[in-house]
Amino acid sequence: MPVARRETSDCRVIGHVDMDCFYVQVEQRKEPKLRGVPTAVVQYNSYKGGGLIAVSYEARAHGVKRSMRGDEAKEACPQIQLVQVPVARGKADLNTYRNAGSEVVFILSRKGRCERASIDEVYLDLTDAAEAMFMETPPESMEYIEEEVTKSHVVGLQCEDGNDPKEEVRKWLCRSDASYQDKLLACASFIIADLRMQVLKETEFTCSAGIAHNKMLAKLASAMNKPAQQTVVPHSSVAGLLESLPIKKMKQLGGKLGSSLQSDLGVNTVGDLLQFSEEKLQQRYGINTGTWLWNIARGISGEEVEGRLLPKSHGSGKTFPGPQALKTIGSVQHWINELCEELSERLHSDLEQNKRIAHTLTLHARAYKTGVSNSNRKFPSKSCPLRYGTVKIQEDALTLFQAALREFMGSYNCKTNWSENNNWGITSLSVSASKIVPIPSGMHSIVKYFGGQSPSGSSLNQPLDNVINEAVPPSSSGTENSLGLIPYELPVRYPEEDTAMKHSQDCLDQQDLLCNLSKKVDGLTEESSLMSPTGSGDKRKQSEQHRDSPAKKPSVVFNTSSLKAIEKRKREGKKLQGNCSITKFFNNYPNSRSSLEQKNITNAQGSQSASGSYLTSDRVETSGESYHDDIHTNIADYSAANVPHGRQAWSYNIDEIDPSIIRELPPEIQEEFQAWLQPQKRLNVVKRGSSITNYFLPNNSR
DNA sequence: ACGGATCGTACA
DNA sequence: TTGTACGAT
Repeated sequence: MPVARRETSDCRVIGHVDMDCFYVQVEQRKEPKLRGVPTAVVQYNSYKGGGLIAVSYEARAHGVKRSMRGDEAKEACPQIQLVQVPVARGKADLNTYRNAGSEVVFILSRKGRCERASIDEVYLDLTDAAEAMFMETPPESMEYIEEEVTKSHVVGLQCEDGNDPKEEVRKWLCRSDASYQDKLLACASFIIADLRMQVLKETEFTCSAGIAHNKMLAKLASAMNKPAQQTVVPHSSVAGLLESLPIKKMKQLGGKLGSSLQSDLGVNTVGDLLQFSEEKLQQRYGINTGTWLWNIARGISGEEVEGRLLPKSHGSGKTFPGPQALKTIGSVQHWINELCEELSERLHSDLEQNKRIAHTLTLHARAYKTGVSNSNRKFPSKSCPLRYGTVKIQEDALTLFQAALREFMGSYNCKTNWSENNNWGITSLSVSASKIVPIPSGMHSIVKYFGGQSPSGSSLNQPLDNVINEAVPPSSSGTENSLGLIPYELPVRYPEEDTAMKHSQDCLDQQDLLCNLSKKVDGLTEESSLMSPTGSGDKRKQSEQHRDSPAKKPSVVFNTSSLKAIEKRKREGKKLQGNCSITKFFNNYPNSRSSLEQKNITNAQGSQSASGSYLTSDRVETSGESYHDDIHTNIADYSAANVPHGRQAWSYNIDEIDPSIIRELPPEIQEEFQAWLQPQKRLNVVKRGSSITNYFLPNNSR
């Protein structure tokens, strides 16, 4: 439960942006024939036509709802188009939607602090931007107003019969006698409308938005007029809005707490909450939740927009309902391997693109037990330090599973053949990686070096598997890393280290080891630099790079495929500049394929083949008020600094490198090093080719 | 046979 | 810190 901070003033301007039926839009962009027709996205076709996870507004008009089965949807709307979620490794693969979400966040982060709330939702703190606009061009002084803004909705604004609602909205936005706070909200409405246009032009996605003086109200507002519209909540309208709002509509109150308020306190609307004293609510729901409830009843919410563009954890999971339940260790191991492979791939992408390392691996499962008395006991979740490398993650996850299963079965009769006996069944499995922290900037070169290769599974990534590798899962054999290397003194200093890496010793050890090996490996490349056209001429020191960018200037690195898609659409968008209405936008897109649409298909395929992530070097810097954290800022600045291609130059003497390090590696790893170096170069060359070359790159999916 | 796959937070 | 419960989409 979020804790409202009383000391925070409500003189802020917050926006909430919500993509409209996002997965559907992603599929419609890929297949423009689906535009304008009832469409839904389903996963798992086999059972009753699969489960719907996104429904277009045309389909909603026919009564189709999320959580329906594909068959039901067909029943309600026979002409509905059902698109399947991509499948990889026998499970749903949401990567295309994640990447599409990144495109949007990238654009929205231009105008202020930006928090990625979910794959398709973003909060923006527009206070500064709105104040700046007010100083420069206050709304009452504006002579021309873009049409899109006039289609905003203003909560509580009365529109008498016969009046043009657009004109009423324009008058409200430009009212000279409005309060300062409402004028800021008006400014933010202009800014958000502009951002939404940018999103549309550069991604072809529509979204809805809410503008208010805190997150809670902005979120509420963004859902009030969908799709492709925006809603602003003036200060004077807050009480009236909340008074009749059903309590369950409020974020965080859609579940048991909301039900309890209804049944135990007779609270049906947010307004009903006003009768209760803060003490009463605290006594009933605890100190924090009580205060939080008291505040939201008054439209008060002190939650800050966090300034975080990346997810805090990655997970991969699958359910095995009913008959599909897993009953042998072998089948469990198979699925754990699949899930871990996906997770590992995403961890490598995160490392390469965002310079972050995850530190905890967790395994969750659901299970049933037959026959025995306490048959519906919870299957415990287990976690351990995360070691990078697909195989390591797979092994550790299996170990975690076995520990949990032992606990689940009880320690008594598990002595015999507990593993292969049929009195248990696993109905869901998931693995996740959390505690993801940025790595010190001094480490970036090794990431760049290792990061450019294809992800999990292949032997190509084995070197990295063993580089970041110190922590040991429960009941594992030893504490030495698999290379048998002893970390020694770091060649460079990391000022951020104290703050960023003080969680646990194993973090530091990982950094040491990573640096240690990277140094050696770099020596190897240096010797074989004939093959490396990417040898960096950029010998600037870190301090010089920092001088280039202000300390508080945040920058973010995005995945290459997303960026390419954005840049491409941006160019195309220039041709459409004259059209400033979101609802009119798609009138430029006939149902048959235009040349633009054809390009989009190309883009989509390019993205897919690039998702394997051997395209590493194209990075883009974006700025705005973002990270509140110095470490983030430093890291981001560094990673976005001018490093055109290939690895970063090293700041220490090559002669100091001990060449014997390679011989210390296990023989098979040595071989993999060599095997790995070759395709690395080849891919880098291909990467710089045209998009046509890209088009023919081998697909990375299995 | 549960809307599934993922995320996030508060709390013990 | 780990593990659980809950909530959202």
